[in-house]
Amino acid sequence: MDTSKQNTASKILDALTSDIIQGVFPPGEKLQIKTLKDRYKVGTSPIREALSQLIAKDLVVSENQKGFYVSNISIDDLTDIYQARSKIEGLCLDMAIKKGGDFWESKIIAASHLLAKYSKSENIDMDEWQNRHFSFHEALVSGCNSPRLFQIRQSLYEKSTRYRNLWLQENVTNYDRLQANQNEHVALMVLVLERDSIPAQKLIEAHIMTPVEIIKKNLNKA
Amino acid sequence: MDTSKQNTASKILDALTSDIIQGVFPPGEKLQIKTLKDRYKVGTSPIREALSQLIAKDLVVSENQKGFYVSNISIDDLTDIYQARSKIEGLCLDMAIKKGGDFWESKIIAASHLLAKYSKSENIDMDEWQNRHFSFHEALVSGCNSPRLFQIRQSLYEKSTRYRNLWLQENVTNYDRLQANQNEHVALMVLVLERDSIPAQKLIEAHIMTPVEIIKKNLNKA
DNA sequence: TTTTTCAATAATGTCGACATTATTAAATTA
DNA sequence: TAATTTAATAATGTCGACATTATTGAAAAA
Repeated sequence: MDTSKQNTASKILDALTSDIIQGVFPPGEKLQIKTLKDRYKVGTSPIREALSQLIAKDLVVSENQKGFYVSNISIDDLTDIYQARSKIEGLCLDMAIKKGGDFWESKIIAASHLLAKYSKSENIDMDEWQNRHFSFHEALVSGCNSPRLFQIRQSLYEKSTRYRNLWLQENVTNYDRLQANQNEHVALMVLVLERDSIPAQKLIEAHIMTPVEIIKKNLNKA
Repeated sequence: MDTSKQNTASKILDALTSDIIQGVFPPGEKLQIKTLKDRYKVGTSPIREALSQLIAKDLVVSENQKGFYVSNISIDDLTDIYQARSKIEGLCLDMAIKKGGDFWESKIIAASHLLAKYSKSENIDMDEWQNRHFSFHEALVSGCNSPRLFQIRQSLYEKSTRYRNLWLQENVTNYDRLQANQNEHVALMVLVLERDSIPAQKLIEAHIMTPVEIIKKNLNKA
């Protein structure tokens, strides 16, 4: 992202979003204006503007005269977000299968290749794997052609990030888990390219729900 | 809404949202900070905070150092929003049918009665009709039990408001249109109470898409 | 000791001033 | 005349001060 054209508030929004998602500010933590001003070396206005947008994105909550807090996470919220994500992803995939063309197909094949290769490699870097994983799933639904649904998908993906981080580590370090995961990706691609809409939709929904149990376990540990 | 506990920014957010939706500030209009300050008699910060949230809600767009504008409307956007709405509503309804209990059923029957009675009355007040219409549809999906999907539904409904206003007038003044509309509501209720999920989903999706053609026509006039 | 009151402290929320950037219009040049 | 540069004007974006409200902790009362 080229930040040079952004105003201060936008930069703060990006930084704060990242800091919340990465756990610098954990769920429930108070976000004191003064602390944030010191941390990011800016005045009041950009901080408050960024917080306003984070409220709209559900990453932050606020009460009048009582300040701002990082949104809490919970098993209920985890389940709800993932369920919504899985349904939306199913919708997008169904539309993509109905509308996608040659270019869409080729994107899927390319992305799948990149993910498959990396998943077989020796030392897997989590960030790189996540990038390729993300790109593959994005390719699948990229034919969907509905900006709004795509935006909803994107927004739910962001909201799920704090939970997903509790799963990623385990997924890329556990060999069996990764292989099972990878097998689903291949099966998914085959169904999609065959335009076999309903089974593809069923599979993507299940695929997205898979991490939920693992995350629940890790949530309870903490 | 009790506004006494709200801070200025929240009040401005409500006021601005309403003014945009009601067409006080039409699509594409520049929202000058000074104008808004004068109109609402407040300082810079609350205005900018409200605008920040409106950006996140897609009702306002902005470019750095060039100011804020009311989001444009277009036929493409109209189609996309209504398509997304119809799919999401279908999802919510499907979940409601699977999860809803006795209380949910009774809410539907009650809301349906209120809508049916009013739709037969002589002089129909548009706002009152809209209230009952809204409540009926809300009752249908109220069993869905997914806060996130509900929120997405709500947000899409808000985004569609500027378009919907181009349909409402015609729908409540044209007798045949209103009766056809009302017949769909009854059919919908029957399917839902019989837990006939797939046809109900099909019908709600079509029902929501109905206004699109009318709105397109009215959009072209303007 | 526990509860309540009230002052001191600290945080939020709002404002208007100011610096920065874009826009407009006039003046200069081709 | 048309295009370009430059000065003016006007708007945005940022900051720190100040007013308002909540929180804390000490003192007084039960």
